[in-house]
Amino acid sequence: MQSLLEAQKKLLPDLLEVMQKRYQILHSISLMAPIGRRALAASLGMSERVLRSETEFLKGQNLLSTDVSGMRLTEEGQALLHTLNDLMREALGLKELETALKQRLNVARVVVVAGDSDRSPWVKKELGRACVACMKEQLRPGDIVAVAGGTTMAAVAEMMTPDPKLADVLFVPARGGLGEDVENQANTICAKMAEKATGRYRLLHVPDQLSGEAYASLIEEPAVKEVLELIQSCRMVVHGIGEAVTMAKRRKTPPVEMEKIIARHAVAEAFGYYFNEHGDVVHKVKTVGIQLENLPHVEHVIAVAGGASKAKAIQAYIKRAPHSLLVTDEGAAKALVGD
Amino acid sequence: MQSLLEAQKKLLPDLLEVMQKRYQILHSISLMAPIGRRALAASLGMSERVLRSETEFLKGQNLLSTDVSGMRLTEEGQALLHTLNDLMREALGLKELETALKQRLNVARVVVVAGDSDRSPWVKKELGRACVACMKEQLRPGDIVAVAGGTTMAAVAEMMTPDPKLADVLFVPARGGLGEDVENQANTICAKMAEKATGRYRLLHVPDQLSGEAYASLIEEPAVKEVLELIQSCRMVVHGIGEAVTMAKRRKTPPVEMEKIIARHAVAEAFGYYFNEHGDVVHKVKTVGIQLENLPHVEHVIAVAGGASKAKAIQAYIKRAPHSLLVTDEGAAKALVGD
DNA sequence: ATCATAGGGACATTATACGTCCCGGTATGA
DNA sequence: TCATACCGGGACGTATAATGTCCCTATGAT
Repeated sequence: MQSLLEAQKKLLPDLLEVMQKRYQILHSISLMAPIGRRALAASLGMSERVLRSETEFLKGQNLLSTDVSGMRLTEEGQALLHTLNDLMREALGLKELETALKQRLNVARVVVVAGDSDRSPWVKKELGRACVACMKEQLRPGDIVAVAGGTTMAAVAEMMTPDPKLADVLFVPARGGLGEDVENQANTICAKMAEKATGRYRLLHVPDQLSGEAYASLIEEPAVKEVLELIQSCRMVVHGIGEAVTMAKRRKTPPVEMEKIIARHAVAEAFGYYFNEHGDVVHKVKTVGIQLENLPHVEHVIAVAGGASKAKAIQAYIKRAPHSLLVTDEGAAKALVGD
Repeated sequence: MQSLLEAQKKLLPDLLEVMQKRYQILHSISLMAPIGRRALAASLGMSERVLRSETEFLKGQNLLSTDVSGMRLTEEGQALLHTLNDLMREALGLKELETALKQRLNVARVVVVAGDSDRSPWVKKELGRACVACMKEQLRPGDIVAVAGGTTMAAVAEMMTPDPKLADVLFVPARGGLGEDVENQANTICAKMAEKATGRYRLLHVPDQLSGEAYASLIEEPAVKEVLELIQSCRMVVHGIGEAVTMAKRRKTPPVEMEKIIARHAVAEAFGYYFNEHGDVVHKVKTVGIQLENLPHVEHVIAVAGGASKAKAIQAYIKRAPHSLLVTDEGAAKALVGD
């Protein structure tokens, strides 16, 4: 199979391009269905007319159907997408990117999905889908999964689906509040992910701001303490990676801390920790749950982040977590191997 | 891999066509290099302009190079062609056809080449090439090969090339004259094949029409007798298969015999024998050389025939020669497994 | 010297792809 | 209930690419 694609690349690169284009269209439709021509064309960055030609063709091939609400894949289309998944990843050079990144970042494993989250919003969904696939690959029934917050993690939760391998898996938030809006909080995402997986979940009900005494007494509360112990015994942590300043702003970080973050040249953020470009911790939000020191003792750590704009953040953070599995996208990956 | 190709064909229905076209071009160039556009276009049966577009493309891919003497493959092109050889056979389903035909016809071995001799003239060359490859596979230095006549056998002779395995091989005509034009006579083809292989040959100089006494005295001629003994001791017979009526007409068969052939529903012809659809001999041209009864005692028998129009003839004849190796083409093979 | 054959340039003629504009139908929400 | 936004699809003139046709010069064999 490998030689088939290699041979085809040499013999008919022009046709392979067309193939990739059509695959991408099917792929996008499967993620955004039902969707109309114009919206899809804008999303894929191609002219409406060429998209129309292609969708008419694909319709003729019985790969997608149209109705008044828009286009969606037929069963045949879904099946095709599935069989071509691996081939297209190779055709797009994603596998090459994965091995290149793995060496470059010195990280345990890398998964790269097509596209750039910065430019195409649906790529985040694809990141989510890939992350979910990785989770299912590594989880066993009865495991505990600690889930962090952020927009990317929200996409992961959104793409979660039930699976026999996830039977009896317990989802918990990785850490307490970090100042996020409710839709990006670990609690919310944890609950959503569990619901989508038809799994169980436990939440951490703690306020964002914690004085020293309140902290001490809160973690002794039975309801909190039990969850914290569950978190400590988790077999997997899944979290996003953000740009330090962007994250700090989104979380309405107090000016004094903000200055600290900027002064110490923080570039990356993950579950409340801020890192400079060397991967040193320059600031941390004090809260309960998983701490950076705990990570090496967790069996599976999955970091999810995409978009060329996050390349520097990924590079910085991953130095601290070499045994992670990194799920990223083409945009970030190319930026990372490029310089 | 078959499922991958099926999937690709869904997205790109004419993928295989283009692939085959370019493969054919590379293939032909490798055989005829150095060769010019016009000659190649004529040989492939495509217009000069489209061939030009394709070769310009292939040149851009660094698969072939041009100079004043014509086009030839680059090393990269050679390598690609080599990997494509097997790939194309599988992609076109030829391997499947071979196993299907082998079962269906109950014959020792089947080789199927791409295309249909009836529709594309170059396919006969391919048949020839495949046949030559089979011959080289089975012959040992010093062997004697008996060669029959016909247009297909002429193509085999045309495609013969020297080879260490053919060292000291002696080529002889399988039978005496059958009424063919000179270019299709066993003698001519035998000589040509030997020349192409830089091997030795002996011919049978006997007239087509033979009365009883002449026959008896001729086979006692030392020059003739010696060749006849060589023929009897051959280790390989290579022959074509024809449609009975077509062959009879081409050989200007006397009306009385013609009627006999038609009346007895002959459908197949091979080295002067005519068979009905059950494989029974309904007529034979009386001449010297290999007889049908000798065939089972010959170690290697190769029958070469292609084109959908010859399907019935192949099916009928092969019943009489189950231990043959059949070299045929896609057109005939599909017709044979189809009904 | 001649002739056949080589690759490549030039250009008119298609066939195809594409941009653009429009229409009627159907959800959705004010 | 009506305005609105989005849906697929028809229509048509215009780019763009593929192809047929003809010609040129260089080179090697005879």
